[in-house]
Amino acid sequence: MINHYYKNKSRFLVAADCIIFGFKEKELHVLLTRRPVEPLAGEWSLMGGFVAENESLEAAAKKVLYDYTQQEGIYMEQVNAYGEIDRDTGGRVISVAFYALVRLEEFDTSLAQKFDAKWINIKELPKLIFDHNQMVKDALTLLRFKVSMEPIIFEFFDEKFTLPALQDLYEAIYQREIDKRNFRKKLSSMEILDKLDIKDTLSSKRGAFYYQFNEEKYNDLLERGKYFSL
Amino acid sequence: MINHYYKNKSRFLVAADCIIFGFKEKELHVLLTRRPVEPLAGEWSLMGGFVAENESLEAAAKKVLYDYTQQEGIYMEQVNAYGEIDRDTGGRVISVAFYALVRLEEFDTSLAQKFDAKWINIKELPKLIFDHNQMVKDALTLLRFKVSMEPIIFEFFDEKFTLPALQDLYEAIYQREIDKRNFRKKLSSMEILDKLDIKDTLSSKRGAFYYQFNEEKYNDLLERGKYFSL
DNA sequence: ACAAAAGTGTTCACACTACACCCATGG
DNA sequence: CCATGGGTGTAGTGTGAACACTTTTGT
Repeated sequence: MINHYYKNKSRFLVAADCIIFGFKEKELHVLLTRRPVEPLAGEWSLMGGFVAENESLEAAAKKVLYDYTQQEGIYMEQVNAYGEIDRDTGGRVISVAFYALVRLEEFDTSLAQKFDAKWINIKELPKLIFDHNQMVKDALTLLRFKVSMEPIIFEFFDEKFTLPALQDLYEAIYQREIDKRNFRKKLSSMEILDKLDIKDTLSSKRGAFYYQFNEEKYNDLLERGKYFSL
Repeated sequence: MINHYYKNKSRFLVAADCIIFGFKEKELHVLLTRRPVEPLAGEWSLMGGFVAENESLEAAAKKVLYDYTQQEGIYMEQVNAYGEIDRDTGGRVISVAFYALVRLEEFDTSLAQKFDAKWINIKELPKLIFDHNQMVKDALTLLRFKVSMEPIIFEFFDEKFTLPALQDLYEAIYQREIDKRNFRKKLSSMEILDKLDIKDTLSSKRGAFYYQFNEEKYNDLLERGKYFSL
């Protein structure tokens, strides 16, 4: 016996929109594209795609990420669902936003050409279509919160990074300057980084030592009842 | 000219599920119902309903809240969207969860009868249908975070409350005991409460003074560059 | 030699924690 | 008069913020 509870109910288009963050030139950037279709073709937009029948929301977002970056295993988290009736002027679409952190060292810039996409400095965010500006705002709020609570800031880097670069990223995320000594003190007190023997000599004459995030040390921290906090 | 971008895409049933919190007998409770329809009829479930064509997600959630509590202006916030393919064993449904805080003083208990609903102590949460346990867990995490950052704890009360009751609620939310003096010190340092001349003499012989949250004082606090923090 | 960025400790203020006794009242 | 819960202050500890100089090296 089948009931009719699920029958005669409205069905909706569901989209997954991605706020793709990257770190470049000491600033936080978002990957944006010129919308290829009407309405509002040519306007700035987040990367998105419709959810398919046999796809979870996360899978749809991962697909969008893979299509535009060709990277897998990208750190991703749901921001919110957006469901105002007229949010999409092309039709009734419910959109679920995800933010993602990508490593720009690995980014294939030819992809940007292909999709008419561009890394835009978060400080110079243009007007986006629909409610995408709100999505970016919400994503940034969540990112800030998460960065302060969990060691996700390292997802922006390809394994190794220098402390000055890490601090630049931190300052870009929070849009405020912080004291170098306090920043390094906090990091070293957590004992979650490995100092490497090699230096990055590109961005300074003296050169800055590379560091790596050490997952085991991080787990040790948690086992001691301590928490990550930046 | 109309494009085909929105055509031939899958459409989904979208539900709004509500985690309705209330404070009762010194414990945090959630309003649950016995699911009236198959599959899993008779099992414990959150309150929910399908989103209609001309309804935003928030409006759908508000409707669910109104139907089950007959209260308006309830504090409500989105938790997350849940979109695993098989999360609902009755069909493909994408669900957006909202948590809400209701005043149990005003709650009409006859409604509970009508909907086969019950206030369940959060410490004795039964197995719920689908991913509803996860939703409650996520809602509780978000609630704890929000309570510590914004003055929403007062939404549990009908205007006035005593400090012992407020502390009981706080301890129920965080499931840990805290020091009476420190709790009161923190509250009084924010200067956002008005002490009334009347006492609640029901729960103790001596009686505890009633207090009220004062919105203007709270705004003054913000203007001074300070923040609410519990 | 000098410019430019890397690296390094200490002090102070404030916030959080722990802790014990008196008060008011109903029964 | 006594049992029950309401109400109050202080000292110690830890965390976050402010702050200046030396080192290295490429040009």
